[in-house]
Amino acid sequence: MNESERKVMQITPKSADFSKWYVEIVQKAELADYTPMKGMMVIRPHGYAVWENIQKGLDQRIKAAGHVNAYFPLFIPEGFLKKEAEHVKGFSPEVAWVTIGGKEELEERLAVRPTSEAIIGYMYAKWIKSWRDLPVLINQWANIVRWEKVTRPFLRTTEFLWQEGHTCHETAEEGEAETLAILALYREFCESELAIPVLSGRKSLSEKFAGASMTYAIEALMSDGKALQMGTSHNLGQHFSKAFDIKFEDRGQTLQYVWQTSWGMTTRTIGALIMVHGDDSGLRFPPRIAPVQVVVVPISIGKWRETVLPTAEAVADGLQKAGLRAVIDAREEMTPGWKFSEYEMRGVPLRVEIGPRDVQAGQAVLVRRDTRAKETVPLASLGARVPALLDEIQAGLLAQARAFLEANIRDAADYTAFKDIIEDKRGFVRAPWCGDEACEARIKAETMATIRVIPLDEKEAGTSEPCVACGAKGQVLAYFARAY
RNA sequence: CGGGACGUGGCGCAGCCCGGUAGCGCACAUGCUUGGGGUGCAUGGGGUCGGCGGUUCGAAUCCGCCCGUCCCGACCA
Repeated sequence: MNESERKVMQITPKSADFSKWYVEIVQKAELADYTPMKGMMVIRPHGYAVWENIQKGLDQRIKAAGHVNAYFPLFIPEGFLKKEAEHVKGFSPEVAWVTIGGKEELEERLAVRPTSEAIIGYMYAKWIKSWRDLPVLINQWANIVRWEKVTRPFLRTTEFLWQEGHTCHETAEEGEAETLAILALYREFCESELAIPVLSGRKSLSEKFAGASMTYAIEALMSDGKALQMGTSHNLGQHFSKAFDIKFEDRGQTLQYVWQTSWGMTTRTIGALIMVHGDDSGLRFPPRIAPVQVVVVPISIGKWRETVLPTAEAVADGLQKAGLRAVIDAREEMTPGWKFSEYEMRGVPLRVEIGPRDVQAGQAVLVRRDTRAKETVPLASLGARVPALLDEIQAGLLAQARAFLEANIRDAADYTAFKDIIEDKRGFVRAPWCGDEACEARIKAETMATIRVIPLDEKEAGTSEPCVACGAKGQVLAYFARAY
């Protein structure tokens, strides 16, 4: 029996129907489930455990960069939201409103936060008086509500979870440095923890956050060839400090508006983990964020409870004591084969099989989720081999995703080539752009591709080649793609 | 919000065209059996057929409205 025949079919193959594959994996792996309310999902324990690991990794990095956590209210008075004109215009189509409290109609309706710049800006104005109060480096873990018309589990839901950082600085340069430092932090997090390589850069003005001077983003490529924004970092300039009157007395005793940034990553990254690493057998989680890193499956044959189970339990116990997230599945009622499929669906990176033959020989069989490669290891070596193998899996997933990303970045010399690539191959297209918004809009209308990022490095981004769409003198090389 | 498809035990579906009071597979429960890639057999529980209204002696089936889900587009993390 070869590898492909051995695979148990539980879900629609990726190649047959990617969207169907995605929603089936979400449900079969018990990451999330639908509720009776449109667009609102339950993040089930297995999915939430992934989020907790993402939180842990991000929170640690954000704090190491000098930030502290706080919590601001869920509701924002309408007047606050209206203070920054572009901001309210950008978000008004998707804000949910509270108009009644108990039985009383409210004098001023309250927005359920679509993001917290407004309420935080109001508070910052109270707290900041002097250059000695700066910088303010606050992060918040919160839920957000945006009344979306089209929803998909994790990728776009009415309510989602995220972290949002909100900082204030003395100078424009410090604000820009903070924005870029967070962008780099996000990139490092995605690559080292999620094993997802990303392109980073700035957004075009039409794609920037409502109320920002400049938006930077990291973009990943899903295995169906569509791009997904993994995180954004905004340089807010003085837009909000002017709207909310966040002033400080500078070192020269002059009153100045602070320079602000905001930045966020969301539960959407769980969707990326599914779409970047998943295969036809289910999830493939990178060990660093996998809720369960190792599953020990005793092979139940004959008197296995006496002959096999004690060894299997000792192995699981040893792995746990070594600090690994290891479980044993000693359920009587399931066959080993059933369990193999189950843990593959759930993305467990490494399986340890222990049967009577193994106990006799003092060994165990290790099976990688990413490659399905098997190896036999002496029990005495497990303590060293298992962590090493998890590192290999983590690196292997990243390498595989990076190879896919790089193979799907293509240059387009002219518009015909551009359209062909977007239509037939998808992925990212790197092409010269004149910088004109009308040109960008035309490309979007005709190809459904948008500018995902413009590289930061001037050498990489700068070009004098003609714009791929209009033929005018190009200003930058931009990465285009169809996106989620 | 526009175009399309679909809502029948937990899941996947048949039944609808041609009205007569609901069936199959998986899952679930119990027992035996089996166990190195979703064992096999037996028995059993579970459904106001998405909702509301209409036609009819009688509606899962015909008609109308509403709701939801998925896909393809316009807006977004």
